[in-house]
Amino acid sequence: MFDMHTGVDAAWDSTDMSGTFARREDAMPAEQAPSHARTRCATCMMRSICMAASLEASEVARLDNVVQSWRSVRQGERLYRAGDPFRSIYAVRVGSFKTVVAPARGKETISGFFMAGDSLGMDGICLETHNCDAIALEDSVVCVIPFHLLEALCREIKPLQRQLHKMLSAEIVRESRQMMLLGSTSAEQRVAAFLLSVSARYRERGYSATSFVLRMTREDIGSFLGVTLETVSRTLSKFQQEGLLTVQGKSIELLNLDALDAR
Amino acid sequence: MFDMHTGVDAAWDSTDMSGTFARREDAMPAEQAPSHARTRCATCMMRSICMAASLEASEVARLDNVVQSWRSVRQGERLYRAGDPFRSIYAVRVGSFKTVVAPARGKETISGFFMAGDSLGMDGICLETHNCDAIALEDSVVCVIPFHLLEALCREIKPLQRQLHKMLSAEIVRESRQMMLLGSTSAEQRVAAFLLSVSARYRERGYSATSFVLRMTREDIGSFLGVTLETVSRTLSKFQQEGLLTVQGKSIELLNLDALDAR
DNA sequence: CGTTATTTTGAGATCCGTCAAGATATGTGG
DNA sequence: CCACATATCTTGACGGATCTCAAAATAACG
Repeated sequence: MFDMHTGVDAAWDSTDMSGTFARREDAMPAEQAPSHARTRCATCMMRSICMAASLEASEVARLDNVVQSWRSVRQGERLYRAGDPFRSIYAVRVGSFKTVVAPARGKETISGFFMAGDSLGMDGICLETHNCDAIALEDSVVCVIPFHLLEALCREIKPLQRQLHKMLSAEIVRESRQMMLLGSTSAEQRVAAFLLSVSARYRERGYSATSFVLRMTREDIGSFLGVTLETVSRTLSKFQQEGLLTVQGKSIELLNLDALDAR
Repeated sequence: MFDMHTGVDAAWDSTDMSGTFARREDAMPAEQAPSHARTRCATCMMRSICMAASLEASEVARLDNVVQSWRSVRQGERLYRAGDPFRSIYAVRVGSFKTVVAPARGKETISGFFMAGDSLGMDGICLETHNCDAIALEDSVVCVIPFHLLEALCREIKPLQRQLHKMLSAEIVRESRQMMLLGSTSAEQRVAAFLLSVSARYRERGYSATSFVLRMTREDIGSFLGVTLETVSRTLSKFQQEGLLTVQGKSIELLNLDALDAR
């Protein structure tokens, strides 16, 4: 059965970092670095769905100069917290995250899940302060993209500007879909939609769309979907009884995507 | 009691359009136009919460060249529809709108309400196609902002670029809040939060925060909040019985903001 | 291997949706 | 300006989907 760690390791090995997480400029001066080390975005497997999408090689190289560091975040640790000053956005290179919003009153809520290739932190731009916690669901690595540098480059490279705007807009559309899900569907429909969404995102990344491991708990899923963890569990059991899928703890095998979609 | 039309007319009268809705460049050549007509953003009452926020006078003037037309939309008419090609974003100058998302299956949902000073259509950037309908809740006027021109100007004016990014990010945060509301609060809390949100937006615009007219139906509110129109109605009645507010059809008077917030 | 976190499943309670009817508001044409 | 038609809103009664509480089973982890 597919394990997300496989994908993680593959992505990792595609780089030239050889197991070193933190990347320091002084350890790799431009003069000495081999050319493929100067085009790290160019060798990244997530290139096609990341910031570098639709850029030409020379432009990717300039973007590389902006992405000056990586950061590794261990499972359960926070990439940033609500209230932290906003300085950078982050592209998930390896692993996955959840974002948690804690309102003044009321219980905290999962506002999103992010896997390799997704971008995090764009909520911080408007108030120059992050407004949620980003927590690693497994040991992860992100590209750190200082926002003022990215903005400067966007003023020079039109396709990059367009790409940033599309990413921001895509986040708006994604959340608007989630709002609709939360506002007008049954628990069964929410769980089905969630599984299909995860499935589609694995497919986009070249992994199996029918067989995967969920990195988050039932409680996380419930919080994200606006139902209780018991309802998530019961719904998965029901889907299994109906032959729509096989569930074994966090391992999921989807047996009938169309039937799930029909919910 | 406060009537939104009062505000509408005030905003309208602050312009030099003298009742002419459609604005045509040929009717007002730069040479003949008085200087205050060349700085239409500069005289707009919504300037401080719109695209022009934090710009200097000379920059506002350049933005004005991008905002080449207005468009009037009668109550119930659509500013754009889901599937329309995306070309412009819109700033509400007069009136108000709702946006409606119609999923492949399932019933359509109100995804947002927009009043004077708010911007619409940013959801269209990512797929270059609008993904919802924008419907006028009353006779309204919007500034049409061709997006490719705005992008070009953002590459030249750093504060404008920053402002656009903040607006996009603010939309993300707004929707993320709405997701939390839909996912983890009771019907009462949703209605209370909705009223407080409307109240705050009127206050921002210089109107009464405690006395206003809702431009949308109970059904619209219910759809936006993920509850039925009956639940909205019952909740308003209950709040009235408890002395938190007075409700007379669409006219609302909030009597105890703190108690509403405590829900 | 023991401890803790997570998941499953059940039973009862409740919030809210559904259906229905009447009341009020809005708009239209004479 | 009135009368009618239509849209919107209010209120009630009932049922059901989902929550809450509880306990046992399974998995994760040091």
